[in-house]
Amino acid sequence: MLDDLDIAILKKLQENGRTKRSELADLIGLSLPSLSERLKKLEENGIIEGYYAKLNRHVFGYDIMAFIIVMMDSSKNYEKFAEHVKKTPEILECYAVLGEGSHILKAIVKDTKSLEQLLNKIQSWPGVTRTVTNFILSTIKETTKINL
Amino acid sequence: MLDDLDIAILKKLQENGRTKRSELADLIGLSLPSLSERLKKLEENGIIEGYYAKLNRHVFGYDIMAFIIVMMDSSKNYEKFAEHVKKTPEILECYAVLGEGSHILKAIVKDTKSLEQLLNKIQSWPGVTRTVTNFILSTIKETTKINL
DNA sequence: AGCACACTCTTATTTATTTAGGTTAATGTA
DNA sequence: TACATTAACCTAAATAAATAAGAGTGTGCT
Repeated sequence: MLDDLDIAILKKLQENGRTKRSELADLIGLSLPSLSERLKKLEENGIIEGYYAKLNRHVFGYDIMAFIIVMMDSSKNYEKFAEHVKKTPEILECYAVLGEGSHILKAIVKDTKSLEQLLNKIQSWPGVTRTVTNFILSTIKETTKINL
Repeated sequence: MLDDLDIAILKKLQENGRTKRSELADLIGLSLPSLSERLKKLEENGIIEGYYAKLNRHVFGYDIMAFIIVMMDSSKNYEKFAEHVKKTPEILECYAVLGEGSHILKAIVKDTKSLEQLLNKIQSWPGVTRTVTNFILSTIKETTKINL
């Protein structure tokens, strides 16, 4: 379904999501209309889920990042939990993980006080019995790039 | 340094990184050249770190995502470890975390065999004493959007 | 063979972006 | 106060990019 040209398009867009169609067309050696048609299909078929600007969180004061491991007492509260998570902007990611029936959250906050407030808030959500926080000291690698 | 118009630009680009300049100009009520000038500065000052297409990993067979917690025996090997991490495409993220002198990795692989191979590889890196893997069952939230 | 489909192309048109040059308002300084 | 400087912004013209329209080519199927 995806040929080498599609892969080349995707590789480029993983590196620069604002690459111009004219440049992509040059890159893969097709005319602009043909490239445009392919790109449209990649978008429509959900192969490309979206395009996002990545901002420097530190500029906005979000200097603290942490992984928060959440233990829940039962799966009955999962839906409410998910709603709470989605409404909380400090939580960037949330995954249900295997083992201990728990979840892992990635969150960013501006200061330790906000972190404390966030932890207290999570603790108050139905079914949450315990949280363990892993404070991030430094980032060695941070990408969303899939190996194509 | 950043006014309301800049924030509006950034909000929009966090949602759609390919938003046209003409649309951004309309949105904030400035002329196209003025918008362009602002955008250029946001990029040059590193406030916008880049633009990325987000791909659907499942299309490419990367159905498994896991957090791998790595224990290291000393900080002497951190640099070599970081190099290994950067060279390994399955590892999307790697953070040094507080407590236990360890690291947290986020990785995607195509199947359990690849996961096993990846874990064996990480175990072989200098200084690594132990790993604990958290297998992700489902994704509740996954964004990079900063609350502006 | 004859048809349908998928993919590509060129050309014309429309839309988007950049460049050039000028206006205004705020700030600092002789 | 008067004058330069700077940082915004604007309009209009020129350039570049994207889309639309129409046609050609090759493959597989009946």
